[in-house]
Amino acid sequence: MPELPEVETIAIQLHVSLAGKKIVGLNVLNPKSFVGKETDVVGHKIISIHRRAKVLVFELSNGKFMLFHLKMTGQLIYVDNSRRIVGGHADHDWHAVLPNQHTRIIFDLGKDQTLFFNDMRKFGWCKVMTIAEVGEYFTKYGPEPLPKVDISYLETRALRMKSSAIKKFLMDQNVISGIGNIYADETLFASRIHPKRLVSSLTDAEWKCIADNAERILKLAISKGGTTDSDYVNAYGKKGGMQDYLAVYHHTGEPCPNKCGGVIERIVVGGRGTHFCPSCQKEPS
DNA sequence: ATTTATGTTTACAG
DNA sequence: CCTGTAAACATAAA
Repeated sequence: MPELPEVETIAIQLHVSLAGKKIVGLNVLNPKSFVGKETDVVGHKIISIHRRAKVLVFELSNGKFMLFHLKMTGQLIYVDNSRRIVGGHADHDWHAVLPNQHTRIIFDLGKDQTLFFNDMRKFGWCKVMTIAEVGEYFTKYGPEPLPKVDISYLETRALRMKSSAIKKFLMDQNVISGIGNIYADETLFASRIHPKRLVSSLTDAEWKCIADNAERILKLAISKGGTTDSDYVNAYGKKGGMQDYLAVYHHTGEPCPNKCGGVIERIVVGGRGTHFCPSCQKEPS
């Protein structure tokens, strides 16, 4: 589930395995998944990998950058003789034989080392950009939620989007980068704020609460490796740890973890499935 | 056998 | 400027 903590985890883990390695071959199985020229990447080393928003940024030795957006179902899987390091959407491809029917791009790193880009629904992409294009691309994104977003920035921004539901606002990448459906629900539950509350109705204290909880939950998720799994080829069942800490996401029908007596409900906000406790998170009047 | 939901973002209609 | 919907696509669950 690639939101900020998952993409961060993938970036850290792939950096360790891939930094310094040269791309010796490229095989694009789905042309729409790769935007760029083969000569942009083949023959060049991977200098570093980092994250911005929900995007992975590979810096190459020729001064170009390779950006990956995993969207809903993208995965990056590194395989060598002894290890398999994976990140992204959690499905059986994590342990399946590679390449398979969902493999869209294969990067040959030589010496039996391979990086696979798998993406079941083909929404994700890999694009080669110059430094100028990278800068341009990210200008549209809002600030990172780590470290904590400035409260007055949020309030100023909310002034222009008065009638936006707070959940939609939190997931808007132009406002803040990296928060998706899961962490928006979790942040609002921890803040005891109903996801449909209009941003114009939020108090200073509530904005502070949101920024604090977003920071705390995202940090926790990163420390748990998000929902990303990293292990050896044969080791099934070793999941990233954040699932165990989710209070409301995909907990529809279960009792509220605050033991308030409420039951977690699922509604739709901004077109997305939304989970909350109707007792802890009061409906806007 | 159909319909519905899915972690994301963009384009477009109103 | 704003908001809501569909669409890019495949699969599992209902």
